[in-house]
Amino acid sequence: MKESYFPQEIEKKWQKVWEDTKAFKTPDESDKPKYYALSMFPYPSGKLHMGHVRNYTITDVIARFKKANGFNVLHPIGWDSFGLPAENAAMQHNADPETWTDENIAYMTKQLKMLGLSYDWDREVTTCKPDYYKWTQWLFLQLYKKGLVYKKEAAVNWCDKCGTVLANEQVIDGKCWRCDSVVEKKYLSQWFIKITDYAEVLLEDLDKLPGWGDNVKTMQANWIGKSSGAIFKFPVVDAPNGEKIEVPVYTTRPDTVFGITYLVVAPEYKDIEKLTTPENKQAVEEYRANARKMTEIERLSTERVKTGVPLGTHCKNPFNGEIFPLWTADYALVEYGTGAVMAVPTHDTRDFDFAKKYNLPMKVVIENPQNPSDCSSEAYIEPGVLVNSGEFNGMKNDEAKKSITQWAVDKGFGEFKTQYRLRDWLISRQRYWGAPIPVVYCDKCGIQPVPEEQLPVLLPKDVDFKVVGKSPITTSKTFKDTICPICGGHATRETDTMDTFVCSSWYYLRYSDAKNSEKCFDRAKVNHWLPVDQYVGGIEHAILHLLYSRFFTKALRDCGLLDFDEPFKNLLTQGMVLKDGSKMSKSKGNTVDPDEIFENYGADTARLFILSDSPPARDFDWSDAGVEGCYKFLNRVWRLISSNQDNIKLDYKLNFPLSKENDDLVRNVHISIKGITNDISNDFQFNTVISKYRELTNAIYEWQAKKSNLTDEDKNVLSFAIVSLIKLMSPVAVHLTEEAWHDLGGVGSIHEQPWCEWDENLAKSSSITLVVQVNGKVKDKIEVDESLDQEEMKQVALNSEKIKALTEGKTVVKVIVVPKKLVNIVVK
RNA sequence: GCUCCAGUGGCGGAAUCGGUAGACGCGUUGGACUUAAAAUCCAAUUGGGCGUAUAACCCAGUGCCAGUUCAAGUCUGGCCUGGAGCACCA
Repeated sequence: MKESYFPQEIEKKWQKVWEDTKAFKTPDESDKPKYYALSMFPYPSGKLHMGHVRNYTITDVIARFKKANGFNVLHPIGWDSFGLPAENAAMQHNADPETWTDENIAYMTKQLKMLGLSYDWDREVTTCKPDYYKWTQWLFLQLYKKGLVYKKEAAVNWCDKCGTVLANEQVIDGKCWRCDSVVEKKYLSQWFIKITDYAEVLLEDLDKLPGWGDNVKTMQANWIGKSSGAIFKFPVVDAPNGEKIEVPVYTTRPDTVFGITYLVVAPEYKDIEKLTTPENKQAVEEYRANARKMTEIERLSTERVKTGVPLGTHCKNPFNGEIFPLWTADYALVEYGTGAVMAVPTHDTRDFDFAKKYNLPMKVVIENPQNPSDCSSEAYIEPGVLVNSGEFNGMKNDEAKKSITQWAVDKGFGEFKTQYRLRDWLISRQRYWGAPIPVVYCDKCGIQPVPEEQLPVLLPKDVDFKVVGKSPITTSKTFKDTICPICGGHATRETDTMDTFVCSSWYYLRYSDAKNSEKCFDRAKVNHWLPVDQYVGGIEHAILHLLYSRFFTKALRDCGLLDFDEPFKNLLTQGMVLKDGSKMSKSKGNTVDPDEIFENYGADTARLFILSDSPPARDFDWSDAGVEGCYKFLNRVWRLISSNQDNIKLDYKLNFPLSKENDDLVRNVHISIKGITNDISNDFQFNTVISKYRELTNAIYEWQAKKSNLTDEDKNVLSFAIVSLIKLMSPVAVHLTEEAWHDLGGVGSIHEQPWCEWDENLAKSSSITLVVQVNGKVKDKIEVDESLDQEEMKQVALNSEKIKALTEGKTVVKVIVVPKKLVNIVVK
């Protein structure tokens, strides 16, 4: 072993050995229990960034720890490689998106290998390759057969810069999730996946996921947005032409129906024209035209004053016979509930604002105990007792919700209704670089799915990427025309491709059987490996990817393809990597290039540092000094091993009893093993794991400083300590420990060694510090033998000189003894 | 506005159950080694009483205010600040 630590040299050497020997290949068959550790797979953007380094290092350490603890570990990697950046690069450099993607994958693969990650490269998947997207298309067809895919004309989110529609989940604050452009509304016929069929079970099953953080679960629950209420139908009394129309309304406040003073329909409400009188027609038309023009941003602004216009018609309240006017206003949303709202200004803040502005009447129906008579200053939305509500007077409002709805059900104009905020998933994209939607349009037979045996529908090569205003795929001369699978006549192919989130919604399944060319995956294999035991990735996917994947798993279970219904048993959402307190970004110029770190310090330093400073779930502030510190520490460990090489034997034997100093070091090692094992097992607290590496290293150095000549016992103890340290550090400093293991004469790889075990009796110090408190404040600390019983501890404490001085002349009221820890003396 | 998370030295953070607050590191300061530097090693480092070395002691202290308890960073209630998510969702 060399005297100095040359990480670049040893890292290259071992990376080659691991690659040549396929050291991390995972067999499907094994006597060991399975463990599936997974990182969210990267988009091949060109280069790894520090967020990747953090993500993959965390998962890699988990995978290695589980492997050392006797599991058959699946730890795969792949590429989420469809998407717009490849197409943009193609446009700018006139390159083929595939070539651009392949080059990026090659470069990033090299970087991943330089990080020393323990992937089974034989299971690599790449979503843009036909051997993968064939199965994305096949799964689309299975969902189609199951009735979970449909096409409809709808108002959709349109990003002009990306030239494509977006799913609801991909609109953040009214802007595109990718490019931040303002999203517009367009009316288009598009493909949707019926995720709303699964709204209830996606919500309910969050309870089946104790291994997920509450933050992610509440975000998903909010997104699904379940509410319970009722639908009531209100008959229109004066519709033009004497038509008999009813307006159904969804409400979560059936208890306030006696307080309705007007009714609002959305500007886009389908029957709005039938509800408008000729006198009001012009004003209503103008209002609707205005609403259409407004951008998402304007519409969402909370500062906006509510506006609306009356339709001129009226409804009858079937609960009390009152007549009230109909209005249209854009605070009613056409896509939620029935698109119509019953307005109770006294008990809803929005209705209150609107009624104030337009001088509409108000009627109190729930009494505010603080202020029974007043309703003029603000809406009362707290619980209370019903008034002015006929036979329901005196009822508590939460009971009244049920009774009033039931009354309406009995009379035939109401029903109990559960409503969700979640919308169906729009998967059409007017882009080239995605999986083609496997559907054709026959002149005679209409929409026809492509037969499974014709898959994959390949992306055409003869396209013009510089085309503006339409998808490049439409410029192909060979793609569009085809024949109908039913009648054999002329048909045209769907030119939309699928949202890349479809590809990433099932990749974790494919790893179980990545090279299968006959099937999407083998049933036995997928059910063996899944669900993923530990999933690690960024919080930014809390809704998008994680919700879609949960849906896919449930839908495929219902298609009979899977035996489980949740894909990810445990989820770790890692924090962001920051520099100087803000997110690393090219525009801020505060990025750190992983290549430079590998070159200057080596991958082991990068791995150690990225885990050392913060717990995985928290944001991590990158500091150059911190990297330096980790590098110094690895040098310190290296020196400890290399300077002792002649004293260390792998077949050391400890003969008890040991001398006091040796006993202390042995205990220290056991304490470290226990602590490190527990810290990894409990929520992967790698920052404290690394503290403990340092503590143990310091303890060995301190022990050594007291020794001039080593006896046989000393050498055995030192060997035990150093070999344990190497094993404990092996999941993190993967190259250094491999080199050390090899140079000490170890057989095989350190990464094949079982994890260290500890002895509970030795994993504690030989004496304990008895803390003595007076009235709860620490006044003395006494080293005592741990065998003392409670009475003896009490006596030791009371006999302490310090305590005697403090308690003199006072009455001891009470003495509390915490075994092996503490005595608290309460005095007056 | 609603929901969730967080708040501990100069900084990152530590503290299974309520039981020694500040582990470990970064930074800073001083020292050793060296012609010098780097590297390495040693020491100090929450604030105040405290002013000169040393030793000791005392007081305060985990965002703020209350409470429970022999004992609160940890539990309860109310607030403040920051971050994230949702948002005219009836």
